Amino acid sequence: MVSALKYKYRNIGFKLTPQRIAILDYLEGNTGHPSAEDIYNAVAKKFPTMSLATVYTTMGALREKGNVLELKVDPDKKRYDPNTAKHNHVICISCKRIFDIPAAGSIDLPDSLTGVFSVLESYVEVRGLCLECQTVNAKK
Amino acid sequence: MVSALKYKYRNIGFKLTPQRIAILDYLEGNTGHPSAEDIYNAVAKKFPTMSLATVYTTMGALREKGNVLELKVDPDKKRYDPNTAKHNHVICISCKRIFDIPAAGSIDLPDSLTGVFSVLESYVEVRGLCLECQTVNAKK
DNA sequence: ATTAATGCAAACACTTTGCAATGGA
DNA sequence: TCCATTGCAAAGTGTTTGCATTAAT
Repeated sequence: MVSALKYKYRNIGFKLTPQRIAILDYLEGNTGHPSAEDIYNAVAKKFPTMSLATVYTTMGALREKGNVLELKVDPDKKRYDPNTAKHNHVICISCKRIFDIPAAGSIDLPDSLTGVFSVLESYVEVRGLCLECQTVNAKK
Repeated sequence: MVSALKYKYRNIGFKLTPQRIAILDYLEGNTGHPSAEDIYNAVAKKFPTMSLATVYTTMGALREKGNVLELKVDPDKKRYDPNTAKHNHVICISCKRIFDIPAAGSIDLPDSLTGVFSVLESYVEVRGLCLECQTVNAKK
């Protein structure tokens, strides 16, 4: 991790421990939408004593600071996304991989809600089959 | 429950017990997106011995037959929707209520995925504040 | 020196499962 | 009668919390 980044985190009151730096390094540019366990497995290589609880509390702290997103795309477990820019997801229902897509335009509310419901954010999820899984399924 | 409906369920191999009929009656036209516990609480009034396990297995069976949708809108618990027609959801982040909205039109995929990813379904979720919660917040 | 993070274990919430008893078809 | 459903309790997941120890600032 570059020192400018360290500076930034210390400035927002986020204490940088070696474990946290390892987590942040793992997350940097990671587009795989890892679960807590994914993160744990990756970081535990460097820190055999690392615990899942630390991953959870660290990710919770990062989310509070607005540095990661907690995705609920996967109903079974949380997934984290270091890309906090507005974007949406495409999910392959076969291999479960999640791909990023740019944010969609505005969503039209039905008349009954227009001007009544104040929209803060909208989220689009597309489900289908990725190229690899289409190929595999075709062979069957 | 009307007998035509009973006929339909028996025909698809769904054995109708009194508990199941009570669940189906509770679900009929229900737009509140109830959780398993909501359903349990409602039906337990008639059946004091009713168990949550029965609700879960029944809902699982109904989902398999395509008679309810399992929503993952709420990251903490499953919610069920007897409205299996294509539609989307508006969620109030304050009171957590979920409102139905008609399905949106097609979603544009980025060029990199067009013709590569085969879209099966898309889902839109809008988050914001409902009228009541806007009013309450304004008073504070 | 302060104060917060670590990491273990225990607690938690939601959901699923094993199984004997029950009751639809 | 036959086989699925019930409902209890126990097990299973993923996540959170209490707390003494450790370490960052």
